[in-house]
Amino acid sequence: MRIDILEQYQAQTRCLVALDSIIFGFDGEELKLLLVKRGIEDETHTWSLMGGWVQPEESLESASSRILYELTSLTDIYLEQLHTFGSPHRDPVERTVSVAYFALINVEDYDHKISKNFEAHWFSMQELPKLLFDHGSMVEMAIENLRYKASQHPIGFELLPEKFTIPQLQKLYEAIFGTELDKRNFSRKLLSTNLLIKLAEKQKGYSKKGAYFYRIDEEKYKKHFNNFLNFLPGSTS
Amino acid sequence: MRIDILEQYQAQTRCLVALDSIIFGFDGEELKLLLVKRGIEDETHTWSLMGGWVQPEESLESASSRILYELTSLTDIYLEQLHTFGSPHRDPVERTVSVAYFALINVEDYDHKISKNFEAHWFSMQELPKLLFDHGSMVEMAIENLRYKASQHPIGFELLPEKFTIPQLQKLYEAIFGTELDKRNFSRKLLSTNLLIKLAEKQKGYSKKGAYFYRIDEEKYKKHFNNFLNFLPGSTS
DNA sequence: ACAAAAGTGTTCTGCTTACACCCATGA
DNA sequence: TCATGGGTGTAAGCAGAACACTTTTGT
Repeated sequence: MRIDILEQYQAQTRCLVALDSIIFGFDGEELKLLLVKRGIEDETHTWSLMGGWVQPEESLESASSRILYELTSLTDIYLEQLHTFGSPHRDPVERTVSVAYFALINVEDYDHKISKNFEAHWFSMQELPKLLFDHGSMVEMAIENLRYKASQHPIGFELLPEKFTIPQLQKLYEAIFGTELDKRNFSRKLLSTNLLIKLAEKQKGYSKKGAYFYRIDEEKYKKHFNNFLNFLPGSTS
Repeated sequence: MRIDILEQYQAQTRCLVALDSIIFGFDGEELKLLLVKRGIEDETHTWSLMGGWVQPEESLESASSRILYELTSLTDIYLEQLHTFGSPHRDPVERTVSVAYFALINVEDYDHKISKNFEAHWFSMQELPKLLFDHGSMVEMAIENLRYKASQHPIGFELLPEKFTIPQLQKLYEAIFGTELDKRNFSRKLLSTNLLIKLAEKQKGYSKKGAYFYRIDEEKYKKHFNNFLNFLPGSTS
C-alpha cells in the first residue's frame, strides 16, 4: 500500500454512523409502528425510531439485529435494509449518516416487560406523533416499501403468529394496503400458492363458527420467496 | 441538549463514509459497466467502481452526483441509491461504510477524453474483471435491481440517446434481461403506453429498410413513472 | 433479385374480477 | 332462532403469449 493512499484516507472526515429501525407490527386489526422515547436521556420527549450506533467490529446487519434485540429481546426477525439517510444537518448535534432498516415482528412475541431502558409504544399508522429528525421520511419510505414487498413476496406471514387464519391474513393485507379485498378471490389466490398448510384446529372466540388455523410451509416459503404473488386490488363483497 | 447526550455522541467511533457508483451504459448491443483503475495512486491495478468520499457539507445524493460528474462530466443523470455496505473489514485500510448508487448513462454522451485523472473503461457485463473490495457484490445487486426497475418503470430510456428506434429499445431490454423478446408483442406493449412520439426521420445505415426514430414524451414519462410496464418475458420469433 | 431488418394482426389461454348464497355456532 | 363471521363456485372480460407474412431498400 503506497503512502499517498494512506494520506488520502487520513485527509477524510469521519462521520457517525447510526442505525434506525422501522418496526412494523400487526395487532389483528391495524398496522402498528413501534416507537421509543429515548426518554431517560432526552428532555424533549420526542418519539423516535429505535436506533443506535454501529460498533467497530459489527456489520450493519448485525448492528441492526442487536439494536432490535436490545429493545424487543427477539431474534430471527425479518429485517431488511431500506435506505441510508445522510443530509449534512439531519442530526443537529453532529453529522450522522443513518442506515434505516425495516423490521416485521409479531406483536404477540414482543414482550413489553423487557427493556425498561426504553419507553416504547405501539402507534397506529394513522396516528403517528411527530418524530425526531428525519424519522418521518424514513417511516414514509418504509411503508411504501412494505406495500411493494408484500405485493410481490409472501412476507405478510412475518407479522403474524405461527398459526393464523385466512381472515386474519386478509385483514393484515387490507391494513397494509389500506383497501378492502374480496375474501373469495383472496383465499383462492392465497391457497393456489400451496404455501399454506391447513391445521385441524379452529380459532375460538373471535367468530361463532371459528376459522381454521393454517401454518406456512417453511420449505416452500423460502424456495418460492421470489415468486410474484400480486395480491394488490380486488374489491369488497 | 443535556450533557449526557453529548457524552454519548462523543463516545462513538467515527467511520469513513464512501460512495461507489455502479454506472451502466448501453452501446447498442450489450449492457456495459464503466470501471476505473484508480491507477495513478494504486499499484495493484485492480479495476473498481468509481467512488469517492462524502464531504462535510454534502448530502449523499449530491456527493454521488459530484463524483459521477468528476468522471464523466455529465449532469442530470439517472442516479439511485442501491444499498449501503458496511462489513467491518471490507476496506482493509480502514473501516469504511460505502453507500452504493447506480447510474444509467447514455454512452454516446460520455466523453472519454475528459478526466484523464482516471483510467476508465467500459466492460461488457459478460467479461467483468475481478473488482476491488466488495465491488463485485455491489455490481451483482445493481444488475438485479436494474432488472427489477426496468421491468416496472420505463427507465430503459435513460440508457439511450434522445432519438432511438424501437428495435434499439428492444435490444436494450434483451440485454438487460438476458433474454430474447418477441418484437410484435414488444412494440405493441411499448406503443400502448403512449409514451413514445414517432419522428419523421428514419435511422440510416444499420438496416436497409431503416427504422423510425422515436423520442419519449417527457411529460408523460414523469407522470406515469410509477405505472407498471411488465416488460418481462415474451419469447423470440 | 435477393438478403436483412422493419413492421404489423389474430387467436388462444389463463388470470383477474365481480358477484351471492349456504354453513356453523354462540348468544 | 337469529346474528355474525366463515367458507365456497361460476361466468365475463382482458391482458399476455404464441405465431407468420409482407414491406422496404441497399447491394
